[in-house]
Amino acid sequence: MGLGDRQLKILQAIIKDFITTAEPIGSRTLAKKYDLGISSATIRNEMADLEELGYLEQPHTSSGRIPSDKGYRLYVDHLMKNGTNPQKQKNEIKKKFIKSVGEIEQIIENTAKFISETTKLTSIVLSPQLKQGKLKYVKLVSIDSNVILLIVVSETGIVKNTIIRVDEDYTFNDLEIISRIIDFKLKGIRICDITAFIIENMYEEVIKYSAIVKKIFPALMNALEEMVSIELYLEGLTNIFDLPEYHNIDRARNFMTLLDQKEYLIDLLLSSKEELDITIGKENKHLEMKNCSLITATYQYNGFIVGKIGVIGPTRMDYSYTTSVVRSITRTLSEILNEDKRK
Amino acid sequence: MGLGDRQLKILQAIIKDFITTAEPIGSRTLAKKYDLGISSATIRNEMADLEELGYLEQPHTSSGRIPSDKGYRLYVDHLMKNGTNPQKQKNEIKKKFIKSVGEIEQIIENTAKFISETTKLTSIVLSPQLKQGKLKYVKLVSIDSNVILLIVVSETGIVKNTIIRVDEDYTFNDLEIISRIIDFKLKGIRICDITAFIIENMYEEVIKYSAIVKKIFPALMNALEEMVSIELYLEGLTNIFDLPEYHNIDRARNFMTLLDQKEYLIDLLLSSKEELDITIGKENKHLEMKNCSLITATYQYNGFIVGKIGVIGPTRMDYSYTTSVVRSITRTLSEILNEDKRK
DNA sequence: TGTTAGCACTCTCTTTAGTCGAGTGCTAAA
DNA sequence: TTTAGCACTCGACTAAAGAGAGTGCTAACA
Repeated sequence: MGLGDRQLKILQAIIKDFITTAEPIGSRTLAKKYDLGISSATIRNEMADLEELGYLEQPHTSSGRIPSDKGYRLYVDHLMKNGTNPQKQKNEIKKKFIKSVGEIEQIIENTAKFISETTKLTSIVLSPQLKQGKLKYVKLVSIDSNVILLIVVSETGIVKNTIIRVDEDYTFNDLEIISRIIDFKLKGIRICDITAFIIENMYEEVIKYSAIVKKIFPALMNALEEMVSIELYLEGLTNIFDLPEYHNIDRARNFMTLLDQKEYLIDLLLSSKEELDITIGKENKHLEMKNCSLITATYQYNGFIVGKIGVIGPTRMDYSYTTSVVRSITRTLSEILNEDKRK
Repeated sequence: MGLGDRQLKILQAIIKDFITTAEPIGSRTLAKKYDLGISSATIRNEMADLEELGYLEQPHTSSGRIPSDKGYRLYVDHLMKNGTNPQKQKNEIKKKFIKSVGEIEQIIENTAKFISETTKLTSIVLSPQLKQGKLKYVKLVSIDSNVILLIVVSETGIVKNTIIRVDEDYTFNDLEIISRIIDFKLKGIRICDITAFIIENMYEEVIKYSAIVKKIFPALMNALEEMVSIELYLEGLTNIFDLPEYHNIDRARNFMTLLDQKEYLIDLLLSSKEELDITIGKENKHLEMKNCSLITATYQYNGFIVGKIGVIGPTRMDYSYTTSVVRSITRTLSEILNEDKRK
């Protein structure tokens, strides 16, 4: 490497300028705008060097320079000062959350909204992955003679219930016994470890009480499956219209169409295991993401790693500010979720 | 009125053409394309008359004509043949639905997806309004010494539950008694009729058993409130990018921003009580909707009127096809929801 | 009298050419 | 090593010209 001090300063100035203007910048304007103490000609020479080294790009001969992905990478890894995130904002974040009483879903949705509002970008939040969580409680409740309610509760406090309609006769006592057996057998097992095998095993044991288990077991499987399924909250999609890079219809369309694919987004967020990860432009695998950057972070729920937060924006995004927001939000979110637990 | 037969034919041809091409059409092309048996000059004269009567518009002198809102209205009310909706499609619809086992939310979401896919427009589906529904069942279940689960079930089979964390001591017996009293008092009452008054009344009666009711009652209120809240499913937003009228960024942005406002959409759909309602262009109250048309329909759940379906597209949409799709979907949806009940 | 052919005219859209301006690379002087 | 100067480049903008689709009006025709 060995970029000179002056080159770094120039690179930084270019990035800073491009982040706000989205326009290529030339040596003369750079010299005028930023007090670098050197003439435009010198800057010109340095710029040529920086381009040769791959930190800058030139959209066409005789236009200004813009930062390359490599340039952003250098900036993010070494040049960027960690954005100051005043206490003020943190309090505001909390307040915002506190509004949503109880429900985790609400908290997560609000988190996504808050991120997209403060960063003016598109945010994605993945609900906690409960695969690792243990089952806490299973219960069957008779609603009336042909409706049974199945309740499944995870250790982390997620509740799933299913209405089961049955034609078969059953007694309250049968139901209670079945309920207890299932609860006893599954309690404390990690949800991802509850295989069809375990359930089938139980089936044998329980079928003698009543034929309704034929309806109950599929419902149970279903409830467990839903329990570990990941919910995705996407907010601030329309924010991209404010960015000059999306004034082109096709770009906007591609972006939106891409973000419409839930599975893709889940995959995208889960592929990084880091606590905070920045993927810049072409570092992204997917073609449509080549001119986007993605910041992902991991939040904790109940001690073990679980949820994901992501922000998608143009490579030209304000990395310093955005990462500081993301970092602060994950911290606050983890705090709130664990507080909630302790209560 | 008194539009001649020939004028109606011309109007119909223009509308038909404009629906597919989105381009103003002139007398010559109209004469060539559609075998009307009259010359372009005659068409020209008739077009001038139709314009004077307000059924056509001319974007600029010396361009072709396009239908006006009034023209569409005439078309929708009198000219449009009810689109044939082959049995084939109906079966396909059903199949699509049947995939989603059980959960009403799933069925509704799939409905929205299906509509937007078949019409290539943006669809909105409102979940059933449960205000009119009666409460069927309330139960408190002890999960562990400081966690209680509150379950509320409506007659229509919607379940809401809330985890309540308590520090106060309580016995299983207390909990059971409280649970029974609440259930007894509220069972059979329409959810919208359960006022704070009723609940407070009950509070007095129940507080003697344990202090935990202080936590239970707010949770109950909350659960009831959530129960009657309307969910909204929006699908096919990105479809508008395929429409030439939204190749203009600002239009696309306005459209998306408008549809981002849940409250507005709910209001929009609920403001029509008809079984099937078509609102064309300027008939819409909201400025941003002046160049859109909206088709809304009502579906039934459990006998009484409850849910809403909507399709939003440009005034140039294929009314015949779209209404037939919407009509058929509402019918199928009502059927499925009631079948589900009977099971 | 309604219908049609013909024609001059209108207006948008596209293409072409010309100009402007921001920027570059290179050379030579400080 | 830095800087001033200069010729050159290339996209963006503007103006003019031409094409194409359409109109309204007039006059002829069945």
